[in-house]
Amino acid sequence: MQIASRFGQSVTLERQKAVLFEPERIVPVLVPVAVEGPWSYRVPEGMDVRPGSVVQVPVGPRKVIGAVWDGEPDTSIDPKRLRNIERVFDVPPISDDLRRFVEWVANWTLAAPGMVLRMVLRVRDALEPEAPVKGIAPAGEPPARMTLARTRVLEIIEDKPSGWTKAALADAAGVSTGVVDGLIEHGTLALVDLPRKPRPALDPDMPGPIFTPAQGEAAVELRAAARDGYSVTLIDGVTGSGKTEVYFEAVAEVLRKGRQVLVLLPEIALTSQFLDRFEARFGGRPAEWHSELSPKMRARTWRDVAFGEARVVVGARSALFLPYRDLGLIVVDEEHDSAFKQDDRVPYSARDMAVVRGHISGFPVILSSATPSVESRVNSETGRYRRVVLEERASGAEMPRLTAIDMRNDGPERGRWLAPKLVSAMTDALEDKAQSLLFLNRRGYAPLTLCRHCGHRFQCSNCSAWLVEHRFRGQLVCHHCGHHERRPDACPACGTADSLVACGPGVERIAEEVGDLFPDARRLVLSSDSFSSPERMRHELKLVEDGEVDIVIGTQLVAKGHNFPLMRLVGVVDADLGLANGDPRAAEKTFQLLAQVTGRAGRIGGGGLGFLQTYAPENPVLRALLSGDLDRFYQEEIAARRAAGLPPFGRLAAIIVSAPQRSEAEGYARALVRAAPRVQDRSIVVLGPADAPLALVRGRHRQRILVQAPRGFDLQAWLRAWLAAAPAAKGQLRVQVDVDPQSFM
DNA sequence: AGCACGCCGACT
DNA sequence: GTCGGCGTGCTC
Repeated sequence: MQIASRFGQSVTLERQKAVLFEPERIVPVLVPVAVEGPWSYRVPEGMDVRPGSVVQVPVGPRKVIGAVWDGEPDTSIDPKRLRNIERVFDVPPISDDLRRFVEWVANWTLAAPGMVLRMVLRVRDALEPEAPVKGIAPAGEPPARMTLARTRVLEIIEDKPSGWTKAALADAAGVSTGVVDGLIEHGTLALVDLPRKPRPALDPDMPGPIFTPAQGEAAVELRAAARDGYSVTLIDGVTGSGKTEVYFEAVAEVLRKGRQVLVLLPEIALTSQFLDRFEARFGGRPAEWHSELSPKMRARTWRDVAFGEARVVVGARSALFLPYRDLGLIVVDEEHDSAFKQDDRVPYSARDMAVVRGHISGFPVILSSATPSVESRVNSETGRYRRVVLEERASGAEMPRLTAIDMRNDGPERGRWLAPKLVSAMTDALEDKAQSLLFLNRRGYAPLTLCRHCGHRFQCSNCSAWLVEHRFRGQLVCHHCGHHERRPDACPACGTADSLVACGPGVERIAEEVGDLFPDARRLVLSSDSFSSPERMRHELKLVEDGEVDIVIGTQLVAKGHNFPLMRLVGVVDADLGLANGDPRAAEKTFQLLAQVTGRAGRIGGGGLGFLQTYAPENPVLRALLSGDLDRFYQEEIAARRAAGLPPFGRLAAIIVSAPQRSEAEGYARALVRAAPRVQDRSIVVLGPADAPLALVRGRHRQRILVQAPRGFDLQAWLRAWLAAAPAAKGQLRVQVDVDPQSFM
């Protein structure tokens, strides 16, 4: 006789009897608590667990979800303190591979393993079977007293006897649900459990698109990789080269083997455009995983992934921690995107951890980007990754022609931000009924407001950053902490009325200028401020896609995830923005952003134009972009990184010191920098405190210190020891390790 | 006095 | 990560 469950955790009665006479069993359980390793729990009589079993255990007064872990339980603990496992959930145990992955990520990120496991088990609802939807089915004779309404209901259900919900049936018959209830009461109809609607079948053999010869070759390589075990392939192809359709061929190949596929996208790129393309290739939609999912959908998807019913998951970075039954491929699209990095709690890079997961489980990983990260480019050049290059747009259109506008000579008049050359090109585009995009990575109207009379500058009372004026809202907003106040009419310092001036442009101000220059053009601001909801955002993106807008003024939102087929002209209002901060990746990030945003021009039909307004046209990033030789940027950046020992030639960690006061955080950071061993032979170099990001998070100031170490040095071990030896720092230190884990495998 | 807040240690 | 205990400081 079997008791419980389909997952081999069943016990026969005979075995259960035997268990009664066995000595008590103590097992390690990883709990979602920030401690070094698993804790020990007793297994009650008759309960069968094994490594990976998902269990409920008590921690203090709480009940938490954890997983039985590997190895011997900690025996140093007083047996009297041991408590029982309360419950085993009827879901597949966490696989050996996923447990190893959790350990690996914990070790790499210096996070507690339980905190990493928490990312796997976060979906409490998924651990209980989903309650079936109640439906209506015929069950007996019609009642003696028939009415017109009852007849209609019975006619309809006779026509199609299954699959009705109460509301749908009543609606179809044009009656109220009370009529159906009445028929249930008479036994004519009955409530039954409806079978769950299955996931759409995905067909890997549907005819794909017609490939260019270059795409065809790339597809052959990817299919070959997909048939094999672990490898990493970088698809490096210009915007519009059809990378997605090419990696779909690898997805198809893995589907044919009956294994699961994960496609990771930056959150913002999870648009219906992508899902439509997927459906066109595979005849059905994939399972989705992102922050917008309802708890119910989240639970359903988690279970479908665990039971192997979801064949393809398209998701944001957290989809990496789902408990796949048989994962056979991960694709990381837009692999350079910083949205794959999680900064809080467990600080991980989903792109790098995808490679780790592939390595542990022995399946291929595909990275895709028009502007790959420097790390991935280096790894492909050293042969650690394979590289597939797509140099031409699939449509045959030429890449946009880029021109620098030197603002020192050709800039606009005072108080204006758009140079005459750019305005004239926009005029041409308007006349040709083509769309223009003005890109400025700065929300709001003006980044700084000051008093013309006394020089007072508006600062955030929490974090001392400048307050950004948002003129549409009539407010001054802190972009660090979200603090906002009404924009006053008089200066709060000297009391002078009408003395406040806005300094510098934001997208709202550019939109104002566009309104002055082109009063008849239909213009639209696209920034995270302009959408109250995701639906609103989709709606506005659609307007642009359909040509209902002539001029788009946008922040980095327009660089990512969404294609605008009618866009001909792109004007970068400030191409120098972002190049001059303390971030070691500033050049790379600016290069990627500008390449992506200018790549929006002329995707279909060609004839694209791009203008870069700059005060520093000799900057290497701009020179590479203007020459159209993107490789040039990589070669220069790689040489510079190699010389400086920065990733991927060395490793980087950020130590974040946080304190309630800014001065405190700074003082503490200085003390840490002094205390750190400054070893002249470069075994450790402390670069910081980095002057750049001084952010405020929930009332606490943060100061970032960058720590750099050459390849081969065990940065994790050093940091661990350092943190342990800094007791005064408790709660004030957080460490982010930001490096290329491939160097460890 | 009552309570809000922050710090700290325990949690198997 | 979460909770409870405890001290501080403030109060329609």
